[in-house]
Amino acid sequence: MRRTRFEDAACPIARTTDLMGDWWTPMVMREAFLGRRRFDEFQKALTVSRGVLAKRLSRLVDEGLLSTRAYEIRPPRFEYILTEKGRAFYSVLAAMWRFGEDWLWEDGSKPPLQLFDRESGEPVAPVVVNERTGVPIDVRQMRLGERRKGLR
Amino acid sequence: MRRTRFEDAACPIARTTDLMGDWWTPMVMREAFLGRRRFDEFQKALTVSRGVLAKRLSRLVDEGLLSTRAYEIRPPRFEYILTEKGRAFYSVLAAMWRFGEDWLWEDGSKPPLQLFDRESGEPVAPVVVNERTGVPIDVRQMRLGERRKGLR
DNA sequence: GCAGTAGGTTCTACTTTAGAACTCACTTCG
DNA sequence: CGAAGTGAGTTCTAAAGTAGAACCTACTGC
Repeated sequence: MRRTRFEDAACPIARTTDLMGDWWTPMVMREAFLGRRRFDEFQKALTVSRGVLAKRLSRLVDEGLLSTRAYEIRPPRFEYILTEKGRAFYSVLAAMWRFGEDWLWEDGSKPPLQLFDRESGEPVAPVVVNERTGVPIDVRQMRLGERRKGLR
Repeated sequence: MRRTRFEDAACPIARTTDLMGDWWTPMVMREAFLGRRRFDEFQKALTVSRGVLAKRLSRLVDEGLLSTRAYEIRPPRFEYILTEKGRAFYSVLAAMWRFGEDWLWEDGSKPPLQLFDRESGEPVAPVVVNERTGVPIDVRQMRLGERRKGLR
């Protein structure tokens, strides 16, 4: 049967899952962040099937994370460029990066890659904090409730 | 064909994707964070098929995000409890929450639910920052490189 | 003793994914 | 100038994955 969709769920986690839950989608976004723009660049970097890649790219365009820009008229050729919404998605990947780095390399090893700040050259470790206080988020401190008006 | 696995990829994002990329998995974890522990609690909260739920729970146990605790011997009955690794995963969900809240509710509306700090009662907005500097992460500031030894 | 409950497992039908082959409109190479 | 190459897909088939319902097992409570 058709996979259950979460796009209209009341929960932001569910909606985000619906968007990124297609297999390969987070990797396509990762490559977009690394500067890939053309179909074959993505395809070679990911070794994903062309059929799946075409579907993923077109969904990401539909959802507004990527936009197309023609760089050639005949035959029509497009580049896939990150939109502002697409760039905002980076924070999700950064959180995934940190979790993977901390928990998915067993026996004390570390991934061969690392994030660096482009300006200072320093390594970057992403953390999820409470925007108001700057304190790292801990589940046990959280409660879910109905939205209250007038509070940001 | 079998879905391409990313569990051995060199990239932490890919490994995290492999873990959470099964349909329903992020929702199962969300419910775990909300305090669900028993099979039927999850099932009723999620209206997921029992077959899929059983698979997801057992994978999450295998991967060490959940652990089982017997609360009854005969017949054997288990609760699914978050491990430390499982709790760490919350930061990924928090980043997804924030992205969904900011970008997946069109026309200026907001989700009906909100996160609150359990102690202060204040609303919480998760942000992903650079741990070292506390500055929110911006893609354009990032570079990926080989890991350098001796730097944390 | 009989219905109900908790926690699964099994079954079938349908959807997604993977991988390869094919198309189309140029470009470049010999 | 014809032949091979390139970029960006589309189409095809087979194998996994997902959904929903039905079934099973071992109690519990009435």
